[in-house]
Amino acid sequence: MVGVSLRPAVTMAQRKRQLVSDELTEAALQLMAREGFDAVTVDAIAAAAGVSKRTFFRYFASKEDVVVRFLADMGAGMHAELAARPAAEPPSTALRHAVWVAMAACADGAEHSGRALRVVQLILRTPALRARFLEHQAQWRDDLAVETARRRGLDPETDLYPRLAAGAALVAFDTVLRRWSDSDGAEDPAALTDRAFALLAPALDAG
Amino acid sequence: MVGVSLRPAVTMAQRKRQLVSDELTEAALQLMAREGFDAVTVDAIAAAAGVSKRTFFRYFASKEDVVVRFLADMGAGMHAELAARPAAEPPSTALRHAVWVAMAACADGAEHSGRALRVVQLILRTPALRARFLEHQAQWRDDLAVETARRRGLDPETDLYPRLAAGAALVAFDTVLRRWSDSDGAEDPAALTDRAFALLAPALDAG
DNA sequence: AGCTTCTTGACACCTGGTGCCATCAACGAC
DNA sequence: GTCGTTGATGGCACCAGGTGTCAAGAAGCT
Repeated sequence: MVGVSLRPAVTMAQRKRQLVSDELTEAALQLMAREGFDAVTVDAIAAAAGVSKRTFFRYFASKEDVVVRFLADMGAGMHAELAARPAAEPPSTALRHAVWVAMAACADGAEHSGRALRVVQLILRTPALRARFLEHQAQWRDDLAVETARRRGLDPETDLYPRLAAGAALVAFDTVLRRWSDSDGAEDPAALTDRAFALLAPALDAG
Repeated sequence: MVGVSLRPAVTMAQRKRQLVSDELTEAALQLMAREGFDAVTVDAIAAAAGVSKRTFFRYFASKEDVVVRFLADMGAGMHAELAARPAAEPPSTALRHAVWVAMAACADGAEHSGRALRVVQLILRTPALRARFLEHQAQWRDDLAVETARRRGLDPETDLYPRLAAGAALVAFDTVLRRWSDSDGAEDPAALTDRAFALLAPALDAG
């Protein structure tokens, strides 16, 4: 065994923090998968993780948050991918790649654990969680809209195109995600995404 | 004045029920417009309407409900309009008319009172209300999707088109509504709706 | 008048969520 | 090794949304 560094990059407290966060998440997902989101109280989650209710809320802003955290990065990933696509690329292609970043995050996580699939199904089937998910989507849409406007040199305040294009892309994402969830992961996300964007392309690339 | 019928179509209790509901709604909107959604407690609304908190929850399922009720009919209206459009009409036209039913409900209410506009602005600017609004939209999307599938003779379980088309129509609705709200009702909803559907038509009518 | 039905207010209760404070372990300086 | 600081924790009181229950009262019917 090699020795640990004298001045560890991550301190003891930071590692413990990560540990507690993981245990809380694990406990929450396990309980919710078994009894449903509403039937599981925060007290029960905290107890299962061996901490107090008060501590739970120091890690997660709400009971929904512990589930919806999984989606946090997807928005940033999509936005970054869109910004990185070549400017000459047609909008339908650029947006398809952006959406695929988010879908791939789900599909990859599902490959080796099925965890992502279960989380997505939990979200889509629980009204409170679906509402949070839709709020995230609305935010992503704003972000994709400003980026699309920038790419096309349009003014998002006067042109309808940026918001419509971003919205259409997220409708594709939502539709594909739902199909993937309803089929228990059987359908191929990549193929579904391609089909969805093929249908939307005439509008995205017009003008 | 003509006499009232001996066996009134609406009983005393029913009229009082409507009265209490109206007073609750009025009190809620007035307080929320002044102090914001979160700052107004259900107790305060009930007190302003002269009833108890318990009674409030006998009329509305939640604090959000008292505001979002305004949107309840729009979904049914859109669905009915879509079902009533001639079968030969291109999808973009049929969906545009369906969406216009919902937009018109907002625009008309705004003409003579400005009430609809204020409610829409309150909804779009309050996260909790916007989430509920998005949930309604998700439901409308399901309804429009099955109706679109029926019109085109498609299977909503295998074809992506119905859900994508319905989603695109609602993206148009959402975009127009937001523009209308952000401009304080200055922009013409009808013109915006036409522009939005003109952009989406190439995808909606393809194939 | 007497009976039924609907509505209401009051009360207790559960749960999500926050502010506050005392406590204890980890870390650094001497 | 000791001391002070920092950060995480737990417990507690508290607020607000929401529900079950029950007794009381008004409206309507016979």
